[in-house]
Amino acid sequence: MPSNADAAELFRSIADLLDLLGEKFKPEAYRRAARSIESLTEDLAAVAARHELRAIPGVGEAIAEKTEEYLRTGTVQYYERLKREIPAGLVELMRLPGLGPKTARRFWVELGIEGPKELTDAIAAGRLDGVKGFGDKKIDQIRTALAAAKSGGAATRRPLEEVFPVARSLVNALRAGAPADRVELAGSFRRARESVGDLDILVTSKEPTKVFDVFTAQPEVAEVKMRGETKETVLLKGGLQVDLRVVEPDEFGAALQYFTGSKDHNVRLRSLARDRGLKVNEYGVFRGEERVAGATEEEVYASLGLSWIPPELREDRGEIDLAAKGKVPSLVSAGDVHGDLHVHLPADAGTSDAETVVRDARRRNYSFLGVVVAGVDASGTAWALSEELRSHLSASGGLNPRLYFGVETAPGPLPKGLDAVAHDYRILRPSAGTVGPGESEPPGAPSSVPTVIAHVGASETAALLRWVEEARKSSAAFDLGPGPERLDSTGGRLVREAGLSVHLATGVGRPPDDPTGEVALGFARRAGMPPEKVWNVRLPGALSSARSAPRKSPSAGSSDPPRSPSSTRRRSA
DNA sequence: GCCGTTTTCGGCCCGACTGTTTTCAGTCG
Repeated sequence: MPSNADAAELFRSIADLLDLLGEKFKPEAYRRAARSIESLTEDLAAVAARHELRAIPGVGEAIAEKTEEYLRTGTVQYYERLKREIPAGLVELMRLPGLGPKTARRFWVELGIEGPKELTDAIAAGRLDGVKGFGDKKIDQIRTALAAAKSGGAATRRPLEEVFPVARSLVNALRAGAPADRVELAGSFRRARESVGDLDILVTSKEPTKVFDVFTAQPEVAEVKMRGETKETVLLKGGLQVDLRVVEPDEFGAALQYFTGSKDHNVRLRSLARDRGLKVNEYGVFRGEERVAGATEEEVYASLGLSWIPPELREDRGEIDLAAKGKVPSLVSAGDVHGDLHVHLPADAGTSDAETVVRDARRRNYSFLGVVVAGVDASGTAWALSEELRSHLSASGGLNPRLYFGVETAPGPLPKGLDAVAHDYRILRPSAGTVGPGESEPPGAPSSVPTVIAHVGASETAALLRWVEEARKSSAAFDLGPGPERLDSTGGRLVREAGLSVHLATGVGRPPDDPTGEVALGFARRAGMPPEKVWNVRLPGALSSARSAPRKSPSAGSSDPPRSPSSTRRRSA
């Protein structure tokens, strides 16, 4: 059964071929459908089975039919026909930087060139010399692009956490060293997309040239690709592209909105503006010649009758309708995070020692910390770690943050002897990473112990769905944050739609430039998570209100975390 | 090809930049 990603790729391929045919609007229609399908929180086949394909934004009659054909037969005749009609090499030519569908098509129609190899030969043979539209510079540019493509330097999207450090460093450098009033990141970085293709930095300044000079002098910058009056594009040493734009202060909000995107969100916004006799561009919102908004994003949205929309939600998934009704959900924010329930210490699998973790937790003003021990034979380790951390706390001015203990365990009942230690909460860990049909059953999660389901990625929707079903029974939360072993925002969205909670990775105890916490928070916001569904904000009920009620072993009393005198007892059923 | 609490037809973002141009086409974001 083809995955959603397979279907999205198919429609993107169709779009590329239609581009080469010179189609004007169809390619974008197919790409929009592809984006939409990719961001679904369930399998396309399930949607198709309910006959609801056309409810997917951007999917109409024609694309719904092709989707059904694809699900049924594994291919689409329309696509097969296009492939027969258009040489595959043309798509490669079209993707070369500086070339597009028009030029690729001209090579094919006018010169019989069907791919990179033939184009390279044609240039070497001087066949492009004197052809209208191809001067020396253009030919040089194409030659360079062909060579670069051959050596495999294709630009790829990178994980958000990977670009975070360099993004922050560039912004800090501009804020410190350039004659700029405001410096902000826009684009998919600001929307906290899981991957970013490039960075967009927006600056207000009266001296663009000086800003560009400071920027270009940064050690990370390898090459200036382009510099105009208001815009500079550079490549960093790792190959990441960064666009820097300078705008006027009273245009800043409009520009920030515009360059934050997403494309689909902006398209929807502009059509809304058109309906109201307004025009939106990166300089402001206009009624005729008159500018009615532009200095701030709030004013841009307000001029269109909308409340401000958090960047992480700007994907045209219904957020504009919500903003029109003033019902944009309030999202968890940095100030809401008061703790972390998934901390490993070095004696276990952690990298930061107890002292560092405690210091960082206090710096962050955390009120609770959960230390986790992995493995089934870790009873002794758990005791040792709990004592270590507790002694650090008491030696450094009291028992704040409050401590909790957890055991990271494979699916199934807790091993004997550990129930005493793990009476507060536990982290479940599927041994094979995911549980799929035919594999071991999802865990019989305990009913009264707060459980975080960790080390489950979102790549297998079907497996995640089984975990969600299991989590429902016990109101467990899912670990969310960067990396393949946590849920990303799409998984988070699925969890939110199921009415369940998440636990955010915070990176507490990690070095100051570690992006884990910010990225996890971004993903959670992107998933539409309100603070009340995030366990880092407030402990789940069983921990916060029934901590003094031992469930299994009264002998564990001596290892209980410090109790608040005011905590109330709650007996679990 | 998709879409519509003003439309089932006629729209679909639009400006910066480059290169090849003498006023513009193509690409990019």
